[in-house]
Amino acid sequence: MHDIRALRADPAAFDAALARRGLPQVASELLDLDLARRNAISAVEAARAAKKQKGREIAAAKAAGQHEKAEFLIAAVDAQERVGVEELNAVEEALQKRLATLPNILDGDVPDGADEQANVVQHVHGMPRDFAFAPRQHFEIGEALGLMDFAGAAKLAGARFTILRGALARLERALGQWMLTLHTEDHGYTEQTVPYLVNDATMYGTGQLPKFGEDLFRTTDGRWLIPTAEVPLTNSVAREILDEKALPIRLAALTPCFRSEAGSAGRDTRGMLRQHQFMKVELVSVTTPADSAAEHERMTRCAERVLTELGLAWRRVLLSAGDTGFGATKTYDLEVWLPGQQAWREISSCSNCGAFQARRMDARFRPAGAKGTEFVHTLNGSGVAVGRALIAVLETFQAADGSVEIPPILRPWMGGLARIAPPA
RNA sequence: GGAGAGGUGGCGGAGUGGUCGAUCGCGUCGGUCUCGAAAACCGAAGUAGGUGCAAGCCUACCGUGGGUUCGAAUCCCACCCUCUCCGCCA
Repeated sequence: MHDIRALRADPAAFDAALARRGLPQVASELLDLDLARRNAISAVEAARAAKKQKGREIAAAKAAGQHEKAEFLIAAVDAQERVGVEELNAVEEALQKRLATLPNILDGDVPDGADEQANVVQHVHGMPRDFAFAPRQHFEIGEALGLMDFAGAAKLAGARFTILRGALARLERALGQWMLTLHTEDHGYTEQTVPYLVNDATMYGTGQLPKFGEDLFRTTDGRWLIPTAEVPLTNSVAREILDEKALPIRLAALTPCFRSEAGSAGRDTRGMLRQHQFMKVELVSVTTPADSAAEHERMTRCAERVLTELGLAWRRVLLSAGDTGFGATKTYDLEVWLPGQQAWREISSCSNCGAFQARRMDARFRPAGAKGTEFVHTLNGSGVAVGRALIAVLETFQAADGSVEIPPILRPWMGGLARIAPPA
């Protein structure tokens, strides 16, 4: 959501900012709506003030026992307020609808470009391993181990689901537990368990609605399955006014994520790279505007540490204008090297949303020593996607014999297991 | 699922048709007093929107949305949420 006053102050800058995302100019249209809205407000408020005054006179007349005068005054009341309210509601709704579908203004650091081609690789950590054999993809490894079952999942639920068994199921659990513990014990995040089903207002707050409902699963009673824990974590401050000294708020959760993948038919159909359901550790920060840029760097480093400690090869990518998501001012993707696929694949995405979500949620704070309130800044990042981390571990630490070495950091979480061996 | 009670400012809690943005208490902030503190006393203080150079003025907000009325925190309807009891259940 945008600040209409900022747009009013500099409409050309607003249009220029949207142009970076390849969107047409809208400022003059919005300003027309805004003017109509403000005129309607003035008219309605004037009518209300007149009505209130008349009400006071009627009350005074009745109190004085002047019933005839009161009747006379009642007869003279007109209904112009009602007409004005209808006009106001119409124009207000039109403006809100228009504003709600416009993406966030990009940070100045974000490189121009229409798509991922223009993304900028900022940092590479670790070398893609050399293999003395042709590394296999994760689903080949998992199926050969007899611990990853796509046909079985399809029987239960259809495409884009996976059953993990035995050591692989344990590995998924170990990854999630270890990551969450790392962020809570070492990085200052507070663990949360949150609803996986949320209402319309919550989805609107973080920007999934009204525009991206088709990416979500809807329940029969009108709720939505969360596509990421960003949604419930971030909305925990909705409609709150926080003390500045309560900031930053750092929250973490390990949850399943549900995505309809409506637009990705035919993409990544093999394996568990793109599923309707996957586990993810999510990090969310709520900060002052002054602190959000530094918090974004910090959060990204927290996610990077996960990959480093697992011994994976990864790189940090600054997304270009065209690739940056709807609610973000700036996004870093972390990509991990998948030897089986011979490709870098996204495993984390860390975004600073500025005040965009805060305005939608009405999440504010009281600046210390100052009058009034300000919108907070919100950030979210995966720390990291558990399913994809599992894939990366399998492909990176596979051996020629089909076994997979467990990264040392995970072994305590695996009951000491050092290697997952294929069936004899 | 059934029956009942209730949702008012940071908290507690009045207020059942008229000048109520709302009595009062607690808490908070400022001051007086004090060597300092406590107590006591005095005072201040919601959020958002519109308008104005400004001082200010105006409007809205008593769970949410409708309705009745000249006028709604108060009456009516729907919904949401909380609590109690019963039933069911992990």
